[in-house]
Amino acid sequence: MQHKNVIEGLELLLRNRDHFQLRPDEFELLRESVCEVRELSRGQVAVRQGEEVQISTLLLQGMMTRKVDGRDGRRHLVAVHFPGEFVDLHAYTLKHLDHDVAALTNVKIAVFRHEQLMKIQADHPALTRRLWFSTLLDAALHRQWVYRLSCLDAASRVAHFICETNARLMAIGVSGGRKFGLPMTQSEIGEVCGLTNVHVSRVLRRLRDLKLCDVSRSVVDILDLRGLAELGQFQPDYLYLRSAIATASMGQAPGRAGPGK
Amino acid sequence: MQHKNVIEGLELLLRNRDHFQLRPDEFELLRESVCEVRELSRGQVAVRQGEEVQISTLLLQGMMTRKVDGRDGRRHLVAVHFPGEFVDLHAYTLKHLDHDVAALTNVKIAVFRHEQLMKIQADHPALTRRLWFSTLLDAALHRQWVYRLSCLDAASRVAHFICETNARLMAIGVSGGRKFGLPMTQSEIGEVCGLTNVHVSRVLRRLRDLKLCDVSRSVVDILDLRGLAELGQFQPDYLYLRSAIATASMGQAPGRAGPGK
DNA sequence: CGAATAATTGACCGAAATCAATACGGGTGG
DNA sequence: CCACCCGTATTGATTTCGGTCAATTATTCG
Repeated sequence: MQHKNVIEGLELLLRNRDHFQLRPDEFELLRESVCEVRELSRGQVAVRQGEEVQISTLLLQGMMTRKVDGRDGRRHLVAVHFPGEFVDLHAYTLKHLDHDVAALTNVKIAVFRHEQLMKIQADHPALTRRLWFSTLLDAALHRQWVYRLSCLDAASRVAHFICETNARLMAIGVSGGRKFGLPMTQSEIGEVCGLTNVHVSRVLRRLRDLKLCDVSRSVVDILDLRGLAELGQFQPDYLYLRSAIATASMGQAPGRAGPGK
Repeated sequence: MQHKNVIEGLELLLRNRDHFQLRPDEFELLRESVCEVRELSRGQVAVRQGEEVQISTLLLQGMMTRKVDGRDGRRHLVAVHFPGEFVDLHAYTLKHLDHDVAALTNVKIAVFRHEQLMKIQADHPALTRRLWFSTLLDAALHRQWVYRLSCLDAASRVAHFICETNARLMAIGVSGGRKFGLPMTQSEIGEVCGLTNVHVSRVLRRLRDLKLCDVSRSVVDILDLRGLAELGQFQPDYLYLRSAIATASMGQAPGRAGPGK
């Protein structure tokens, strides 16, 4: 049922973010504000760059991506989204987007009309702040992606991306911390990490040889989370997760601040 | 006078952004909400990564930057800010930042306490939306920086950065569209574009040889804006500027959509 | 089962990093 | 006012990482 999807998807919104999890009344208000549940199939474009939009979408099931493409055909995935994330809430204030939004898998999305969001914004400052927060989380992710491209080499970039994805999926209970499905081709991973598909293939083999992680047929199996995080220089602070989740996602025992030093 | 600085700085906030310029009453409200004007000297760090903050700062004069640094000493400038920009409004919802904020020149900043911003948010949804917009503008910039690092080669990255900076400075009346001061060393430009200082030097010489632009002793002189924008694949849409400013910043005559094609 | 898409592997190339030496320039103090 | 110095910029020689081109091999899916 559509209804059930909405509830499950909404429950994931801002999950495991201290101080920013939804209160029951806010949850209810959001649920009532959904105007439609829609399905898209893999590859379908939900919002085209530049077009005026009156709606924003929250991802309920599946994975979506946001991509920027240049005049010359080269393009880059600037974000990947998982269930419970407000994919293009940015459109609420920007009105039109500077990138495309597309489905990476078959997906279910909840649609919010901007007029509904304006009502929320007028009457519910605390909830508004949580929604604002979720867009700034995206910005923090963007910054880290900039860092990754600029400061890390190929293997580290991929390692970083895998650690990040693992941490985000842990937060919504999709990854247990070791293994998760990642329905992306090596070309798409390349478009995330600024590498060619060929080089992604080489890097993944190396990660396998190093016994750090095994990525094959759309499944990521992390063999040494600690080592992978080390290689990828991964520090999960920027995900603003509850500390238990954050430390677990680094391959450290939760409940302590990490080894002394 | 501090007072005068605040007014001048605030007048630049969201200048030349259609639908998002401040109304006079909003302007006044913001001006009253400033709790302090502070000066920082070049290199000083305003907010350190991770530290709890209760304030956000709007840049009145000078240039600031936001930097992410990795464990190994490599670091990247993830944003550069100009007068009239709300440098770390992100901290209002995030509470602590994932990066450092520092002064690139001697600067004057206006300080807003978060409790003041909460009051604004509670009572003034339209103004809140404009402020929200300004943070999403940062996110759009981030996305473009990701694209730049991933899809462009060294010369194009630098060209893109120069075009972007020129456009942003035009919007606030600091660049006439050809020439402006850019108080950054080549190492800092390198930290923006993901290049070494050595290679930045080579690229700048090439841009000079190509008669595209001349960067020396902190002054950028654009000789062929059209050509520079072409090389840098620069499309100013993501800056959400008023169309006249946007087209002018691409080296096209304002008032038309560009040459037929 | 077969076609199309995705992944792998090798040979070669090129853009930018690195290492290193030198020149410039602008501020300070003699 | 000049000389000195330190940070910045320039230029060259060499190396390296990842891209490109190309040929096979796996997978997936109709």
